[in-house]
Amino acid sequence: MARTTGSHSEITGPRIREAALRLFARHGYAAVSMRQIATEVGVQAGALYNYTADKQSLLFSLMRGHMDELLAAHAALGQDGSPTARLERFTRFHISFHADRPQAVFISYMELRSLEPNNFQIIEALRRDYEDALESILRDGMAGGDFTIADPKIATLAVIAMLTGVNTWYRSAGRLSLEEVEQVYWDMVHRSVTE
Amino acid sequence: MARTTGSHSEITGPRIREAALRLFARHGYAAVSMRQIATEVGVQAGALYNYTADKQSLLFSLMRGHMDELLAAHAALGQDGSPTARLERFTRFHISFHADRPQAVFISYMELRSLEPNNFQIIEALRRDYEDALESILRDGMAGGDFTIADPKIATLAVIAMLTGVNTWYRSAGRLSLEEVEQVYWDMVHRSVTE
DNA sequence: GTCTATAAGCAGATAGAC
DNA sequence: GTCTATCTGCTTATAGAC
Repeated sequence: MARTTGSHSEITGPRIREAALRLFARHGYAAVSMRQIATEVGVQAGALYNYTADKQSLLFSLMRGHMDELLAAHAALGQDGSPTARLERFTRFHISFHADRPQAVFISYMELRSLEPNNFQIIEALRRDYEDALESILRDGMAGGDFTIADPKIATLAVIAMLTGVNTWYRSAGRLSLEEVEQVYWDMVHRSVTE
Repeated sequence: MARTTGSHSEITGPRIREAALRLFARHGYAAVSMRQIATEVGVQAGALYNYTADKQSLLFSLMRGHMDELLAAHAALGQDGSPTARLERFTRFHISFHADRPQAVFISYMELRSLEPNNFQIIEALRRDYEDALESILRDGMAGGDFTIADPKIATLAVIAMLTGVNTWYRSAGRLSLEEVEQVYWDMVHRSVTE
């Protein structure tokens, strides 16, 4: 296996995506060159263009893939139960899903400004879909008397910001297990929307 | 005043900082060139180096200045009153201080990874000082029975993440005044740390 | 599908004239 | 203090050989 040229399409594509994800998350999209990605993968820079039209498409594809996964996984949670049960499920899901893929999360929050306008709008719309799902839970809870919320739009953004913040400090080898982290945050979220 | 060369040291320095702040916030540190900053200011690129040793120093100076201002303004709040009063003061201060300088806030959160290791450690230490101030309030409130908090370290990070999130959507021309936003968040923060 | 070579241009930073 | 000119090296992306 010492050959340095030939056909590897089945593994090179995913390896490019993994390398780009890692490097973009660590150094930022603008700070990473196609040559760096190629070096990480073990090919020459020109070979990358067999898998992506250009650097921008590579970024967009990573972000799009992440948002699609997020929405699909969230949809699989279902809508059963009381607003309180649904909010707890959302809280625990958000924390664990985001903790599982810190690099994709980081890119999807930090590199919005690196997207061309068309691509930006697509990602923004997906992000809004996710926020709307939480807002629906909060509104249902308000209507049924489960929650007391002054402004459901703000509460939605406040809860998501609080939960996403876990990614800035959580490490699986840290003081608390993910289950404990979920419990602490669920307590705080629950109290913040009830009297 | 049609001259295009000469001495302008008293105004050029601040103008460079303002242009860099604006451009770094909008496009990111790595995506902005010294030539772009110079064009924005109305000088040639070489002239920038009369005011900054290099691009990295310019970024660090902006972030350092922001953190120093933040800590000085927070110190001026004082430590009077009950933990609840102090937490309310912190909440309102954090929101209004950050709403007043969205570009510096954005840079200080997004460009940490663009700092060289030495500079990163300095900014990180200042950020930790600020977090510690909030954690002290929470711990005092726990000790006195004002607050019920499972994990004060996590609660500190959760509250700061929630409050800083305001900057991602707040616009002074928006639906709510800053005072109303502060009130909504104070309600949520207060409830999240009390039973 | 990957390679090498290259096009065309921009990057950070400096030197020396004024 | 600002200018112009320049050094050196890197950038994205493409062309054509294998």
